[in-house]
Amino acid sequence: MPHDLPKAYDPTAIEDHWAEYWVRENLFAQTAPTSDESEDLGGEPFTILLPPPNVTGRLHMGHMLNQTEMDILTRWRRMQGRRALWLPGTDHAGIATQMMVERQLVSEGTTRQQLGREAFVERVWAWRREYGGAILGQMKRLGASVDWQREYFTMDERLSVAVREAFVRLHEQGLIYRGAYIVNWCPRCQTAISDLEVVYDEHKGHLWEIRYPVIGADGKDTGEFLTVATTRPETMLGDVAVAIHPEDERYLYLHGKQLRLPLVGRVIPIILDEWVSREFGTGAVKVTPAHDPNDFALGQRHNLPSINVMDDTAHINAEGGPYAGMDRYVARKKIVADLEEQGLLAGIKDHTNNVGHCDRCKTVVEPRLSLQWFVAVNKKAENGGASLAELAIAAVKPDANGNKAIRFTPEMYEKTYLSWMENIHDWCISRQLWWGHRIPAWHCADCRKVTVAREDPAACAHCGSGKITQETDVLDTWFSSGLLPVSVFGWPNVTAETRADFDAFYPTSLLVTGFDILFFWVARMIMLGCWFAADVPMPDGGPRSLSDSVPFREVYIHALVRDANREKMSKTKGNVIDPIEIVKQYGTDAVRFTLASMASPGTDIAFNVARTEGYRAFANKIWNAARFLFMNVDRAAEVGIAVDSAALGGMPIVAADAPLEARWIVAELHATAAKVNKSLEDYRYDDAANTIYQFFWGSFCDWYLEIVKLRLDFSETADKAKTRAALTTLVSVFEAALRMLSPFMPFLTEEIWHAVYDGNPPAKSIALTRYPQADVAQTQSEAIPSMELLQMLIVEIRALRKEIGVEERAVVPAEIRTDVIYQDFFKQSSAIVCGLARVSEPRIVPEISAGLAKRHHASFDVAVVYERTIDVPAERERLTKDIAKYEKGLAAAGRQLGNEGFLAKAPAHVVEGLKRQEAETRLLLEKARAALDALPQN
RNA sequence: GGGCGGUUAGCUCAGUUGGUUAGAGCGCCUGCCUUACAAGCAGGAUGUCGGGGGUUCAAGUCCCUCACUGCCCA
Repeated sequence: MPHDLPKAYDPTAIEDHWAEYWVRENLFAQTAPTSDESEDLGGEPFTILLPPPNVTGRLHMGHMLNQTEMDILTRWRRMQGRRALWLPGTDHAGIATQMMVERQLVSEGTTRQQLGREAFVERVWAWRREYGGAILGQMKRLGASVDWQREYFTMDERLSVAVREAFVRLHEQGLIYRGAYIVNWCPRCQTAISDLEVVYDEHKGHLWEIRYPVIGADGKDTGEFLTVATTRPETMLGDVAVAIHPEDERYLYLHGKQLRLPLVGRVIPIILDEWVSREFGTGAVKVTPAHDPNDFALGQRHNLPSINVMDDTAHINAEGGPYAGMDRYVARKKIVADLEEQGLLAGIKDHTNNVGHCDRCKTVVEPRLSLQWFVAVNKKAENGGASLAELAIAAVKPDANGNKAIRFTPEMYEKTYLSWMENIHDWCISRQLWWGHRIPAWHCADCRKVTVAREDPAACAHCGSGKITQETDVLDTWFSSGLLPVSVFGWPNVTAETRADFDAFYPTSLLVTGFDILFFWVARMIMLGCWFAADVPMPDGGPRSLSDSVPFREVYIHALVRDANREKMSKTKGNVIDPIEIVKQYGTDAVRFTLASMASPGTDIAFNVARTEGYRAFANKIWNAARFLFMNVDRAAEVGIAVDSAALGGMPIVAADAPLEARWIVAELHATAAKVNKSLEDYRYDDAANTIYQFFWGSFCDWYLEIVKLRLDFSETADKAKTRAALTTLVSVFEAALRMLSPFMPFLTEEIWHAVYDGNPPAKSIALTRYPQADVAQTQSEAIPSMELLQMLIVEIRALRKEIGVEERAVVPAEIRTDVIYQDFFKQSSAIVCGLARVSEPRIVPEISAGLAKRHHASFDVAVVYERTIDVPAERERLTKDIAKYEKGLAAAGRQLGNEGFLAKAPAHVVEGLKRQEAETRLLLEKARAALDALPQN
């Protein structure tokens, strides 16, 4: 690869190429170890499953954050030598996909009903083949280091086998049942939806108060009324009782009497129930078990019938008499009008209530009594073991020793998860859709019983009749995606011959996802994973404990990506940031780095392109550092100096007699590697990213490169060995730093890394090299404090120059007064001081000459020799400020040091540190006061 | 109504088990096209850590309380 890089970094010029290369070369494919690979790669495999995006979806910022976090960890673990496997795939998304295709049909003037079930499902498959891969294509473009050979789709044949097995097994175990239950019904989608798919919205509505006539013992109206309050008057057609609180003095005398349901005429009882809130409305509540979940529970407690008054499109049915055929809201209007006409409307009050909407299509959900399939999550296993929910709780709750089979980060989500799981209701798994896994149950027309089977049956298992028809409902999408952690590794087909994947990769190491699907998906995977994996023996044939049955060992919950003003992104607000657009503008690496640097656990990310702009500049900085390197490598080659290639690929070390900057940058590299590795262990992407940023820009470019320029002497008279050593350290530190940055900026580092090796890289990709690991001894090098001292000297000189108006380019002498112990050090470092502070001659003096502007430091005083006069007022202001600062510090220190409690109880190092600082401050204060006094008066 | 967070520089956020005089990036001000980089270099300014009370030798950090704000559940 040529060393002549363009002057500015242009991500668009390289990213497509590498994205394609990584996929084409199959670099991230991963297999289970074979038996002869007894010595596995470094330690446990690192397995991570992509939370399957909806097959209809397009990539949004949330995905990009999610994938960036997964990719950083996967690349990092891979580079640590772990057998890393990241599995991608998509979810068939029953309702969303069906809606998508139905919309297509509408535009063609047809409907799924006209097409018929089989043809419709084929249409969905065709749609999926054509458009379904969009989001994974975007993922490829972003360079996600996944194993594309293992891509899954929840409707794939092999995953469908798992779904069927899971259903049949749970049914055999008595944990799946079919029952009449009140469910959330979407009248538009024409299907039941789960509690989680209902979103509640504040809605300004009314509270209607309706008089129900009281009937006396003789069966005639007594002329009294019981007034009920309701937000949904149309449901009164299905009322079967009115409930009051058992201690409500206002109404108790009516208990035992009956009421005549207005408009309908049905005679209904008055019941007592503590659930009734006396404060709400009139304190009397109508009971409609078929159309309200609370009423349904009430109906069950009091053995009341349920009267369904609406059809599946939310129109009033025959039960509604004169209102039959009306839409629910038309009926509401008419009913209110009719009540008013009959004088039975006692009042209308404004009322704000929470109305449930279908998550997919935003239609108001209608609670509806219907026959559905459920998983009995709280039912004990047949053998007396734990229920699904109990298992899922045990997997997360700390045991007696404080160990957890699954650990949440941030930890607070553990509580959220547990409180939800402890109150979980049976899971409605049937959906009245055509797209999805059709429930493997057959209804018999003769004996009316149900046959559930792994293979399609020809006859009823109960009476042998051939008149059986398959259940038309399909399963909730989450039922199949909940099985993914086991099914992607071959379950239920885990035999001696086929179990290598399962043995190697289950349980997965980590799940990275957003809190919004904590209950949707995380909870379901834990329930199903723990349940089914428990039956799979361990590789050694022994039983599997709960901690080896869990679908993942860790869960990292990431935050929400908001816009720059912390507003939630939404289509209606129009503030949605398309990650692909930003990527095109700034490059994938810059966007990834933005997300990583802000991904502090538990904190939402306010995505600001100003940050991304900053990280594009960072990429450009590294790009130009590479140009500088290559320029020098090429110049060196011309005079026969070559980098020692054996120094590349590992962690650089330097000889004890190497120049200060070499010892220092190597020590910094080790310290940075230590910090970055630790931060990533703790999911501190922000710390890791900022640490690397600081190293690359703050240490490597700002200081090391500037100093190393002084060493790269290619002249005839130069000491070639020294030049070569300097060049080798330069290149080897840079190469190691590239590897350290690679998980965060895979494209840029890949490009430059290949250039470093000039077309002869030791691996196909930087992603397949080793991640920098620190040597603790190196991080404790004395070069670090020495360099810090030198940096302070240089910064003070630069500041002085600025202050007294020395021209940028001018080279001037400087006077340095310092303690004897530092004198040799400053003398040895004079070349660095001269180069970086534009000093012609650093003079070590016993006392700074009078009349020079000077700066004070605890370890030295420094002055610049220049004919310009001091800006007296400015200098006075600065010194006065300094003095105030020192006095404040001394006062604070004095308070503590004068406190006997502090001296007695604080740890020695704190007391010592404070004393030392106090002494330093006192010295600086004295110097500053003296300098102020020495200023000419005016 | 119940639960869980948050409030630190103009903006976005760090600040690990309490410990020396609170940090970063961006933005801002000043001066520089110093042949790696103006997507840059150098220097600089900026905070009663939401209010109040308490515990402690010591509080941004722990406890109580109030205010504002966000999210989840009902």
